[in-house]
Amino acid sequence: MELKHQATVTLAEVADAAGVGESTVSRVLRNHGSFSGKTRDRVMAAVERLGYVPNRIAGTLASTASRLVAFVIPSLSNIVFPDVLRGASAVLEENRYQAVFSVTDYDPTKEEALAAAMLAWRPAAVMLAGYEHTEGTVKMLRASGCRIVEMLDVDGDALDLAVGFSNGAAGRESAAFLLKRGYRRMGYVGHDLTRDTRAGKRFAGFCETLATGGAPLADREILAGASSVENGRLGLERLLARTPDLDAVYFSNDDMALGGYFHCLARGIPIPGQLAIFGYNGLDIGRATPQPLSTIRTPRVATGQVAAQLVVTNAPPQVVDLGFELIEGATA
Amino acid sequence: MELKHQATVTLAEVADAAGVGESTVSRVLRNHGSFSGKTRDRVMAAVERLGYVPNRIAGTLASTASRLVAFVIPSLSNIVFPDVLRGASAVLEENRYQAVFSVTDYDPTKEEALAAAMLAWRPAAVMLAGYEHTEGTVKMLRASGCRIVEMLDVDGDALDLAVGFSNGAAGRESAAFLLKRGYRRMGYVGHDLTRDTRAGKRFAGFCETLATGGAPLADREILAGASSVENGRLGLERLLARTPDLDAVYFSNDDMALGGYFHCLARGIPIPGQLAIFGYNGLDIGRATPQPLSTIRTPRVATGQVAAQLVVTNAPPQVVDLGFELIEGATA
DNA sequence: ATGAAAGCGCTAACAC
DNA sequence: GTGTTAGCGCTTTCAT
Repeated sequence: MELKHQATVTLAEVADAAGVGESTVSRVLRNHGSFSGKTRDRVMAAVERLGYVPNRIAGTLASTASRLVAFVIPSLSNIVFPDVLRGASAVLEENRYQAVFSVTDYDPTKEEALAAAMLAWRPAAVMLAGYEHTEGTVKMLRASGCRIVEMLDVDGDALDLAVGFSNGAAGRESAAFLLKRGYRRMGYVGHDLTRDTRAGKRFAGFCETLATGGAPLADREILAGASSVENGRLGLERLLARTPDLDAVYFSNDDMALGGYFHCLARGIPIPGQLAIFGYNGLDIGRATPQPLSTIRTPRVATGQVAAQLVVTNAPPQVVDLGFELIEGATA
Repeated sequence: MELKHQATVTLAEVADAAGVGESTVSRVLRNHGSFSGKTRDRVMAAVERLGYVPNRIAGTLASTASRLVAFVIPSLSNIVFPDVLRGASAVLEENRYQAVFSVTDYDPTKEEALAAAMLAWRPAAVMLAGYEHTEGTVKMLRASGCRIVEMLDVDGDALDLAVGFSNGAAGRESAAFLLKRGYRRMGYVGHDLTRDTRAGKRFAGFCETLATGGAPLADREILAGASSVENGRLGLERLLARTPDLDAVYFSNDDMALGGYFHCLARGIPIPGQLAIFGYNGLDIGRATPQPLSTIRTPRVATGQVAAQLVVTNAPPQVVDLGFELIEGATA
């Protein structure tokens, strides 16, 4: 059986081959409108025979109804975002939407440029992380008329849709937990907070509750660059060198916390006897370490799922707080 | 200043506002063809004033030259694929290409369906993992006329372009290293190999060299489902319960190996004195553990970068072997 | 240097 | 139930 390996087959050719009109082919293919069973069979046979693949570029242009969903995310190194994409793409695929993405490296200016590039594809929705966008981004997004979903945070004013959880509350709850456990001299190890504003909100919440509880933060070590296990390890080493008598350390996320945990293992520092460790994210790996990591588990995959669901159902503007779960673990 | 918040501005409206023809606006915007500086200024002013965002759907249809690149990847949970995407998206963004993706869950049938859906967007290229595709996928891809890039493996017959490294060689080299270190009674802990065929190739290469070296694989534990730290831990526990006298264990990847490592830490099994551990991938976390993980580092980000580069430069069909690097570490 | 006009491949009225 | 036709918003000859 020969296939056309060259020029692409068009709907018009299928129509000719099936001996029907173009719109009939279109109806059959989209299973929309009415047509007889016999016609459908003739069309499908022609489609099969010619190896026809519909052109959604043309279809989208003609219908002015896009099924592209644009993700403008800060990073792909931090597992948080692949998790969100994973949740979203499952829902989108089921609904015949297509995911498009680009990566901002936590740079709001780059976010603006990439959002602009995305809008040129006339997506049904633009999915972003958090609320901190440039004025230009906001203006552009608003003017575009497409749905906007701000993910992974609910502490702010949503442009349209928002799905996630409160980072401030996560920080406060972490602090409350450590206070309740009796820790009084606490430190913080984090990564670049000016870029990762959600980590900044957690830190602010953490400090706030600590201060209220009468045990203000004793010391902090903030490393330049992205979060990583190595940076967590290095950060804890530096922090302890400066302030050796800390009894607990809060990390900007689980990657960082694991680094701290490894540092303690390597140095023989008893956990949590001498030093408690608390993270954020609830990564699976934290459950398999010799001592399960004390942390807060965030619904990352669910955030993506719900975000996608809201878009495909064209839900009214709203903020969905998915909450989070504190995992006691064994390191605090 | 008022902006049009409603109907989208078209190129024709910009042309009117600037008092020039549509084609002139098009030339200016794409900086292609000739036009006077004065005309350019007039056009740009109109673009600015109206808040015009070009419609790439229409542009792509008109030019029949797509700048979409489609990724059909097995998973987003396994950090390998986000890494590849990260490398690729950086290069694509620089070249004004747009990345589109969908996730197959390691299912070739789903891969076929998703590839078909992708082709409907008329991408410039389709990027896949490995060589194992259904007949239908291959036929469809070939007929599409777009570039095809098979990533993360070079052991097979490339459809068009291929970028990666040899999984078979990685398995063999791992075995050779362990043999050279003097281990003679080795086991394997892996995840579902029928789905992750690249892991299967590593395992096959590993066994081959072990047999040749006169120390055939002593035992294996293969877990259903995806790789994970928890599965690695569980797998090693089971393996040792059955065959306690192993002196080294090869894992299907670093996630699994870390699970094994944690198991040993928890049980107080001396590493590598009593048991050596060897992984695959060279994840950053493996360098921050109390003992650096012995593993093979793979160029995942580079794979994405090179794959994208080949596509944007429209390189001739070829296979690019990026190689890998054995990391001695301290666990073997 | 610039404009007019003919598509790109499809969808969506609107007739029949 | 089915065909005809007019766009969707651009790019691209081809004149001028």
